[in-house]
Amino acid sequence: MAKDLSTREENYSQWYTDIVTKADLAENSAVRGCMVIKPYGYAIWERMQAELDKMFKDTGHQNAYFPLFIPKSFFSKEASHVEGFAKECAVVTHYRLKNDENGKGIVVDEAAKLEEELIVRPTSETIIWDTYRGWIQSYRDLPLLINQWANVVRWEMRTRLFLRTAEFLWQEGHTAHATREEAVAEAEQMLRVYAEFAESWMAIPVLKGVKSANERFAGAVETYCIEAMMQDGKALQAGTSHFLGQNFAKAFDVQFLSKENKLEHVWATSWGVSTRLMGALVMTHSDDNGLVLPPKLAPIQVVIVPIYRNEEQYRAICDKGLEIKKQLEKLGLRVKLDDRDTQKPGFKFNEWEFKGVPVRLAIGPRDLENGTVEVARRDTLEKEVLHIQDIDQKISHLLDQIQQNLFQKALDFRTANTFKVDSWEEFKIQIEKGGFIEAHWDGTAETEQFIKDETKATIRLIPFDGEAEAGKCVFSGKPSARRVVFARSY
RNA sequence: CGGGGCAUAGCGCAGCCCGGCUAGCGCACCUGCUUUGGGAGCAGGGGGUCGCAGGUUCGAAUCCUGCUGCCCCGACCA
Repeated sequence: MAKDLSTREENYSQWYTDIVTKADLAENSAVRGCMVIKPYGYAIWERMQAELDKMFKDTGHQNAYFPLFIPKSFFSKEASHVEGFAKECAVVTHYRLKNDENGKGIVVDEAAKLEEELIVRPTSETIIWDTYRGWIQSYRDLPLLINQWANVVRWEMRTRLFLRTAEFLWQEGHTAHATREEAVAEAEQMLRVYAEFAESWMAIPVLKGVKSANERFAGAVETYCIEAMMQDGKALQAGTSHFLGQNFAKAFDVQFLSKENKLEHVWATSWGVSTRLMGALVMTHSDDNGLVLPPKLAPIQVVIVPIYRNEEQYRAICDKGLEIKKQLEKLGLRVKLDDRDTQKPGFKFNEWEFKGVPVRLAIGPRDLENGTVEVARRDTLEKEVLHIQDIDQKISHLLDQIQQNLFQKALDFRTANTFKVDSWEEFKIQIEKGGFIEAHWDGTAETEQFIKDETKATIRLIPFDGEAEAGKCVFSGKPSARRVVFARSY
C-alpha cells in the first residue's frame, strides 16, 4: 500500500529516514549535518515544547536566555567538562568578511581576528555558572531555578535526522541549591517530569535510572536518565538529568552565605531533552505504512476527507464536514477538513495515513443520506461506520484509546524484548538479537569497557526500581548486588 | 582521519565499458477532457552549461589528468 517506503524488516534505518522525510518532518540542509525542520515536524516539536514548558513552570522554574557564544577560557575551568566536549566544538575566530583582492568572492578578513576565540555552545553550563556568580550571594537567593530553550552545536562525525545532528534544539535547565540533598532531589524530580512526559504524552514507556561512570555527563557527579526501546531493539536515551555537585560552583567561584553566616559553594543540577525526542517518537510507534502519532502530540488529531462526484455533492459534503469540524473543535480537538479539490480521496487517505493522523473521517454521498461517517483509526487501521450524532463522545474516547493503545503496544514490545541473562556465552548471543539485557555487573569501569569492546553494548542504566538481588557479574563472575540494563544504543 | 562508492531535469535512474545525428526513462510539474468510497486515465506540453577545470579527438555525458562536493562503512556522541 505505501509505495516509496522501505519496511522495518528490509532496512530499519532506511525506513526511519523515509518516514522522517516523506512525512514532511525534516530534511537535510545545504549545511552538512544540519537539518531543516519542516512545518509539520516543527508543529509536533512545538506541542512537546508547550507541554514540557508547562511542566517546568509547574515545578517552579523560569525561562531565561543565555548567549550562543562562550569565551574559550570558560571552557577550561572545569577539567572533565572540557575533556568531554572539546572534540566537537565549533569555534568562531573572526568577525568580518571582505571582498577578495583577486575578485574571487568573499573571504575572511584576517585583520579581524578575535582576541579570544568564541565557542558555539555545545551546552551552557560554563556561561551560565559564570553568570550565576553575580546572581547568588546569600541563601536567600536560592534555590535558583532556570530553564532555557535554545539551539546548541556539537560537531558530530556522523549525523542522522533528529537522532544526531550537528545543530539541535533543546531545553537545558540549570539550577543552584543551598544543600546537596536539595540538588539531588531536584535532579530526581526533573527526571520524573521527563518520564511522565515521555509516557503520558509521547506514549513511550521509559526506564528510569542512573548512568554508570563511563556514561556520565562530563562534569557531573551523577547522571540520571530515561531510556526507551526502539522497534529494532536498540536503546535510545530520551532525557538526562545531572547532579553536578559543587563542580561548577567551584570552577566558577559561586558561593553564598548560609544562615549560619558561613561562605559555601552552591550545589547544582542541569537537565535536558532535545529534538532527539522526535526520533524516539518516530521509531517507537510508526509502522510500514508511515508515521503514527500519539493523539496528544498530533498537530492534526482528526482529518475529514470528503468524497463526492460533482460540484453539488462537493458543496453539500464540505458543509457537513465543516459542521463536524466545528463540533469537534468545541471539544478542544484539532481537526482538519481536507477540502482540496486537486487530490482524490484515495490519495488523501494515503497521505494522512503516512503523516500519522490518529483518526480519519470520510464522508460521502451515502453517508450524507444515512447520517453516518466512516471512522478509521491510524494505530490499528480499523474502520467502522458511526452515526453522526454519536461522534462527539466517540471521537474523544477513541483518541484516548489510541493514546493508551500506543503506550501499551510499546510497553508490551519492551517487555517481550527484555531478557535476564546470567552467562557470558548467553550474553553474546542475546545481544546480537537486540533488546535489553538485565545482567549482573561487578561495578567496575574495566568490565563495562570490555563488554562494550566485545559486543558494542553499554550499560544503559542502573534502574531505580531494580530489586536487590545477589548474583555474579555476567562477565567477571565477581559478586554483584543488583542487575543493570545492557543494550546497544543510538 | 582511514577504507569504499557516487556525481546526467525538482526527485530517482539509464546511457559511459565499445566516442557519432536533436541526451533518454519513471515520478513530480503545466494544459484540456473524462474521473472522485484506498496513491485516476487519456492526450498534449515545459524543464538539462551531463559536478568543475584542463587534455586527447573532425567530434566527449562517454577516453585521460587534476580538483570539488556528497553518500556509505569505521574511531566520537544527546
